[in-house]
Amino acid sequence: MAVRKAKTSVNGVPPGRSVTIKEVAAAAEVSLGTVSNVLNRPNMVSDETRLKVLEAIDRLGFVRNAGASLLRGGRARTIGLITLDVRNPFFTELAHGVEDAARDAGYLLFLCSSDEDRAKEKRYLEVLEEQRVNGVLISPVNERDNLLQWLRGRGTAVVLLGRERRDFCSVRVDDMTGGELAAEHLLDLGHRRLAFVTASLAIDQYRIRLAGVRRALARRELPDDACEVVEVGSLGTAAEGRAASDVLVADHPEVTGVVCGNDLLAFGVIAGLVRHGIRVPDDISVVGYDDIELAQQSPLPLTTIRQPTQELGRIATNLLIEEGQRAAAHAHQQIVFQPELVVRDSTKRARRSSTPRRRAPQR
Amino acid sequence: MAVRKAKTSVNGVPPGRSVTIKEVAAAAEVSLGTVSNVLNRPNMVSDETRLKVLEAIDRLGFVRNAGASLLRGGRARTIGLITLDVRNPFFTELAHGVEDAARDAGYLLFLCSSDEDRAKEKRYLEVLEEQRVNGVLISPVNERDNLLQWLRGRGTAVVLLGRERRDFCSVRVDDMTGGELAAEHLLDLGHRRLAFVTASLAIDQYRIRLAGVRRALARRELPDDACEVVEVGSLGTAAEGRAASDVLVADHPEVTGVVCGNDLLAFGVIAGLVRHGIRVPDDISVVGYDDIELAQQSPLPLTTIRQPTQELGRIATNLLIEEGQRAAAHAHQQIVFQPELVVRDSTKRARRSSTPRRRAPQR
DNA sequence: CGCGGGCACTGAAATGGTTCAACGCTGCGG
DNA sequence: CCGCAGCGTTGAACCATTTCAGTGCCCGCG
Repeated sequence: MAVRKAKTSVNGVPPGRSVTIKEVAAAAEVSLGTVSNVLNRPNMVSDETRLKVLEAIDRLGFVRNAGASLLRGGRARTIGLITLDVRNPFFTELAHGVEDAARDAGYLLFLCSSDEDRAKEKRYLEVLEEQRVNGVLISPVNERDNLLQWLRGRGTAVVLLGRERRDFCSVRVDDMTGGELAAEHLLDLGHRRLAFVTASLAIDQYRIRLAGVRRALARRELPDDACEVVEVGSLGTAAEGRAASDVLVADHPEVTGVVCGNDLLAFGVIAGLVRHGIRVPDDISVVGYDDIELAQQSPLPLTTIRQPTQELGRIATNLLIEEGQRAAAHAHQQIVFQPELVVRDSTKRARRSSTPRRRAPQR
Repeated sequence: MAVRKAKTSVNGVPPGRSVTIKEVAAAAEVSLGTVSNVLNRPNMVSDETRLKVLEAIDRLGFVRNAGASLLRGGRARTIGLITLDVRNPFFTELAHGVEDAARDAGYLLFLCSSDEDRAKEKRYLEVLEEQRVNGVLISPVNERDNLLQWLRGRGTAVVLLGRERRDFCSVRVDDMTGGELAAEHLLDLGHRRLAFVTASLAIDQYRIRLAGVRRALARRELPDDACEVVEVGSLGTAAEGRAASDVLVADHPEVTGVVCGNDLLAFGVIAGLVRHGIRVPDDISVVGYDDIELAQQSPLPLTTIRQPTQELGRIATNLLIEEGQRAAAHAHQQIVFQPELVVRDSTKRARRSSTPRRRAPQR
């Protein structure tokens, strides 16, 4: 009958156990230590021996067991990335930079998503520590958490993403300035009644962006309440932006300029406004934040605040790896990137101050 | 004296070496084996002893070394995900499903991006094998690759994403039907000259979607060249879609209906057409593929083909874990999801319903 | 009172690779 | 002819955990 020997490999190696360094040593007629040297310090071995060993490795199909190496040596060549939400394009772009830099340095990346849940975050930190990762890149749910110190106390490097803390390395973008740029742009265009659409203000990034908006208002001697705050959901998705548009239409008809906490929210807001019969940018101007790829290639190209997200991931990763290597003699760095206003088609000069917006509900 | 004990943890544990199971055993006045039992088979230990051990673990800050467990036991509780491009929202959504299912099952996820480069893919497979991952979820650059068999021959479970192969588990969406649905929708609306905008046709997904489009044409007895093929770049980004719009405008002015290989391409195409002064959907209708979140919440909501992407990731992960557990007695499954047409605002009835059908000029 | 069986616990062996002190060989200078 | 340095190689010790055959103990039964 058709009883397949499903798990016999091509070379006839039995499935359960894999080839060990010892077997390679026997096959190449050298000692254990020499094989290890070929693997780890190849130029300490004579050419002849090295070739013999490499040939044996190839022939037997030997693959080093990372767990065993880790056991003696110290740390695995892995790093963990803990994001708040994998689906957010910001983190995707970031993850891409991280993955890139990690691969170049020969590290493997654990992807984790805390979904802004402190318990999940804690669990992930524990499991990553079990794996003895070299380091952890994290956007902490709460940056004041002493879990991070615990982790570093155990010899795991830690780099903060988007948060800052004097006793840690961190890489972030100046959100205050970002918020300010966005608001200033709208004010320059003559808008006087603004709104800030944001995901949970419990998240620092959004809170600081809002503070930036207010700084721009203050600079023009406008009161804080010249800008309504619409806080929706917690993750900052397009669907939440859509919901925010309903609030804007219902409660704040006087608003003509909207700053959004991120680009997804902005797209959602625009889609929602359009469906309410409000034209963007003619009736309302909308500014996003992040400059995700689609911001540029959208039917309505988005005015937004650009941050070098991928670069940020790459730098953070290199910082992490460096911290892991230097260990003791390592000075913590706080790297701050400057954001940049990118003007596209979703913003426009205000028509006339205080022209009441007409409401033309549609479907 | 100001000598900082920089790396001494809160509990006074020295930094270099971490607490071992042996030290826990000593502190709790039990044997090694008992501690191990508390960790792995808690109900085999008396309540009294268990509490004593747990207390010691807590007090000393013990964290199990996964590498050492792996050494003796077998496989680590990790899986690898190899995507073609982390930035593509399709894979992001997929990764979210995977991460979710993996976490629920207590697995950690390695994120890898092959960027459609076979060498990178190979390197990743090797490194994942070094880590002795339980299994690998992969969108292979070339599904006929025998690297996959090599991997499984070594006892690593493998599940294919978006590709199918009889001797492997796979989870995919019926791309043929998807392409067909998209084209049929345009044909139903009276469009007679179509274009298919795609990333590299070397990638099965796109090739099959195109085949679906042609099947729809055939069903109406239209020739294959009623649909122009515009192949751009390789990843399928919005910027590439933008480039495709230039080709459409310059070389194929007769086209009124466009099917895109994915939603990003579609957004790029639309943005490009708009910039050329062509109105969507009035002059040209555009259909996307994937139904990413923004497809719905865009200024111009996109007609597209929906696939249950996150679900797909979740199912694939469960399948993988199951394969890893059953090992020998495991029947490979090919799971196929059906795509679904979602009509929104980027498509519209062709203006002149009786468009003169130019019968097949030359290619 | 003796015996068997079950339970909780013990500790040595095993896992696969790295490290390092020691060893043998060669060539060179004194 | 000896001593010595340097290179390539060796193999035992070590890493942290799991596993498993065994130990001691208690209890119930004959």
